[in-house]
Amino acid sequence: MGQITIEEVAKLAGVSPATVSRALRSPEMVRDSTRKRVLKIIKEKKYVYHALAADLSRQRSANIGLIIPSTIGSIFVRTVFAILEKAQEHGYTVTIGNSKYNPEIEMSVLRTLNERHPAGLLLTGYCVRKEELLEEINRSGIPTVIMWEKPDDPQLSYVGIDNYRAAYTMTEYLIGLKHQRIGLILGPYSKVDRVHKRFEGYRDCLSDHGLPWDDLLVVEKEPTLADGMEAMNRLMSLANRPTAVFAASDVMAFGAMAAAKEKGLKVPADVSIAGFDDIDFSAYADPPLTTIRVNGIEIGEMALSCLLDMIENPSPQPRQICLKTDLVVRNSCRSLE
Amino acid sequence: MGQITIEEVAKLAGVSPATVSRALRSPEMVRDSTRKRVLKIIKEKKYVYHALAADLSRQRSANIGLIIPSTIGSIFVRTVFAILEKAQEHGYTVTIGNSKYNPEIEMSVLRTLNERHPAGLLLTGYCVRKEELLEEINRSGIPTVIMWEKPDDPQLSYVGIDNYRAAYTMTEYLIGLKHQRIGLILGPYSKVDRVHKRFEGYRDCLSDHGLPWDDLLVVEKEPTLADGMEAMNRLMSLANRPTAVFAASDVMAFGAMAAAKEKGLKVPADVSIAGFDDIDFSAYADPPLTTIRVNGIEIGEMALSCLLDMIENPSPQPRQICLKTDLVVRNSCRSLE
DNA sequence: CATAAAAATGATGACGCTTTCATTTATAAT
DNA sequence: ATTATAAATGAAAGCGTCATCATTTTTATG
Repeated sequence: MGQITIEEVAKLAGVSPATVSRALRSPEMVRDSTRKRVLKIIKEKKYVYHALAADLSRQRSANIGLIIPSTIGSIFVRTVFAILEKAQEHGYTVTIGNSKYNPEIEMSVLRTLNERHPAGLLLTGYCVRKEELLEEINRSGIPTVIMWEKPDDPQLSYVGIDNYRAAYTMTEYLIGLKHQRIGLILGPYSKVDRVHKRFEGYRDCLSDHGLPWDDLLVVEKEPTLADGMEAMNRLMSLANRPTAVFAASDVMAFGAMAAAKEKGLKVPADVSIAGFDDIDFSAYADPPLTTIRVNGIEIGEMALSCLLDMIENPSPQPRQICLKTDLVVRNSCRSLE
Repeated sequence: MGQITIEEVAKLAGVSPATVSRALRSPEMVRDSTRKRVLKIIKEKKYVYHALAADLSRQRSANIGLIIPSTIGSIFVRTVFAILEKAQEHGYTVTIGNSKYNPEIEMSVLRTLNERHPAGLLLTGYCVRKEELLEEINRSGIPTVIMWEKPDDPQLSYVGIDNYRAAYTMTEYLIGLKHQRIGLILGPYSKVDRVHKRFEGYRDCLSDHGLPWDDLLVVEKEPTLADGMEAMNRLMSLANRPTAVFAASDVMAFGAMAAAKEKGLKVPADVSIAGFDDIDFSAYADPPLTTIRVNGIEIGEMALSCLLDMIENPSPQPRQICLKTDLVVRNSCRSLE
């Protein structure tokens, strides 16, 4: 309860507040003897530094704001935790907001974070009302990095993956296995750019290989296990059911697997299933899931160091990093030959 | 970049800074016409409120600090996200620190969070150097709630589960299925109270039922899938191998399952496996996992509302809530009869 | 030992907002 | 119209720290 301030410490140590501040922030500016005296008082009186006041005074902040679009599916967990870890190492604190894939909320969360004047901002993808969001970002002048996505705007810094290419690759792999009817299960792609790119990759790949388009093969659901099951059920009850299903997230793929099993279908004997993300369980699933590996940890780490760099070395030109994704072939897809 | 302050807004609106502040924080105190005028300027000039300055001035904060012990295993994800969500609803912002199960780090993270003078503190369990930690907490006078654990100290507020009882229940269930040799796989129980309680529940239950003690049946590893596999391999290569294995976290249980399968053992025909947590995948695993259901979301939500209550209605007596856990019987354990 | 230069410390005014208290303006009552 | 009362606004002093500039003390140099 005893909220001692720097001033009282100064009084007790027989120095000025300025000296106490220096003893704390730039020890080399203060004589050893006095510094020791000050630190002793600080310890004795259990003085607690007031970082907020300091931030206000020196017009900077040791906090960075992070916005994630969702807490379900939790694909971003690894990224979030990687950021947390690295930020902590660098003496930064992280404040998290959840936009729930909702433009309104996204704006309001961004607002709230901005009001705390963070040193930098990390956004996971970005949403439909791009212009507005970007204006807010630009106006604030706060260094910002977009993650998990390669935004169209060339002015933005980002650390992302090529969702389009990855989805294209997976689709092409399935086609290579001679599948002709390939189902697609995805999250809210009409709202989320990142997912929409995956959709486009799938669509273009089919068309490039001369396969016919069928709306019924694409099912949009929430990115949860349960919804993955539902989506799969829908696909499997089609008159002309697909021989392979590409789920644009591993979690949904597991749902699809569960649904298939429930229907008595063997994977991959009766139907092939592919995922996207390569979460921990994928390698241990039954059967092990063929998927696209996305290194969420790396995204987080890169994004953070990128951001720190921008904070410390301001420069107008954006940092842009596109991480590679890998097709990980396991045993959930079989060749039709 | 244009960091307009309240003062400039005031000038432009032809009022005093105080009025601008009121127009923002207590609109009812200001005439409609002037409020509109002020808000118009604010919008025009893209003024951004400076929450830090406000917090400093009014000696409070709309930020709460959250410490989690680990990012691996990610059992706490649901709790963290639940907190995030609810906090956001109530206009609070959340800053997260990771103690990595390390007392030194825990102290330093707590320090850092404290220096930002949060409105309240949420700790996930608490660590070995309890006294020191508690002293820091008490001294700061910041409302604090411990989560996931029922601390020994009766002065502490907490929202937890009875880890001891839950583990006891599961062990008893296995014994009820006539298992005599029951392996135990757990995380770092020597370091983490929460896990240690589970260990004690297991141990006491065995002893209460007159079963002999065997050190070799207890394997301590990191709470990861890979380590779960390793632990299982160790148990399965025992001369006198257990007929059932209780993994004190679902993630490790999945590792155990994977290891069993790799060895050609069928679950539960050849060996029974039980988990703890009931994470999303557990119900969909093959076979569906028998486990202890812990409602991580509820823990988070309760802890937060408990904390908010403490923030708004300070009172010396601690709030203590012990949530119930359920034994969820699925198909990963069989009776030996 | 005197003097110049360097190092350490102090005084003071921000930083952007809130809040109390005083003052002015609007409303109600006579 | 004149008070009395209430509502709206303004002036100014913090909140706890940092940074600039001025001042004092120490060290180095001749």
